Amino acid sequence: MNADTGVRPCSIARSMEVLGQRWSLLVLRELLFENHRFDAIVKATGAPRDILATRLRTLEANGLVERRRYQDRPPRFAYHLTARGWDTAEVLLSLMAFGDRHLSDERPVTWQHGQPDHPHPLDPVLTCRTCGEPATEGLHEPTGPGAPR
Amino acid sequence: MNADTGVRPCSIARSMEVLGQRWSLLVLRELLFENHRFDAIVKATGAPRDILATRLRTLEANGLVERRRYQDRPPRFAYHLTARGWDTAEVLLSLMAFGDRHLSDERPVTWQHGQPDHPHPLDPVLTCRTCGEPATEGLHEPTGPGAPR
DNA sequence: TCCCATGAGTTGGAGTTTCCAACTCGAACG
DNA sequence: CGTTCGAGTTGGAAACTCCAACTCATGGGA
Repeated sequence: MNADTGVRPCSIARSMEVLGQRWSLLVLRELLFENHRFDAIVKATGAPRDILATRLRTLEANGLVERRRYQDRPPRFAYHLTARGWDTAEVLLSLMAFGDRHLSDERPVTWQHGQPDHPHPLDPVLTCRTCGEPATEGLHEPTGPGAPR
Repeated sequence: MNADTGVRPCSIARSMEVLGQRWSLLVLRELLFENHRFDAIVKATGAPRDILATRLRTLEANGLVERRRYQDRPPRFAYHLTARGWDTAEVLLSLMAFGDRHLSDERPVTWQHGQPDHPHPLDPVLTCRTCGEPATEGLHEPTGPGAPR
């Protein structure tokens, strides 16, 4: 706990400060889909143009997104994921898997996975790198400064 | 794409409607930490009491959370995760892993994983259930109604 | 008996964000 | 000359969030 406020110090809360504003994760989804242009992102997400502009600035300031000039006159820009931005893919795929399991009858998007010549549909599960078992099975009370009690 | 609006039909977007409001994921984190009481959740998250009340109603309406009367006079209630609510653990752990990797020097919470008598620290990675490889390596253009282009 | 504490909220009003439609700016196209 | 493209800005209204204070029922202590 945070000594004076009682608020738990937490990586989830820190992530949410960057990713938790409205439209941020859908913007990252579009960039993952190789949709790099402002207008295309507006169309595919439905985000208001002004909000999208400020979200892209925030994502850039946090090093998740890079703004690249792809043409000089008139100046035109496109947005690309940085390595850190790519690293949000796990979060996005987990959200997708949750939505697929509980919020949708059909599966609107199926990612392909594996060698380019032998792809199969991606079926994402969070596992433990140490033992290889699913993370949510055999999960116990955490320890550390942000832990309960 | 959604025929008339151009907005992509998407499980990520659907998940965000339920999980994406401010404080929702931190509330689920507390319930995962076995923090079931209203006042305790207020303290640990820092959420305003009125917002917490409406978030709990929304989570309950979406079947992620169950409101249980644990005392009759005066009536007192506690909140518990449903099976569907537990299923957000992958999203929370992915967010935690992202925050640990990029937003924090130390690791404020370490979950324990495995058999209760032989636990080890959980190190979460999203993998493909089909081939066992990390989901973000060898990820290709998706297919389906919500896919790009 | 009176006063305070506990726990799960609700209320009113101020402050902050988000939304929306319309506008800009420079260059190319017809 | 008028239109289109693409990446934004702008102003004002609507919605959401925050905060402090209040409620309501009961139990405990002086």
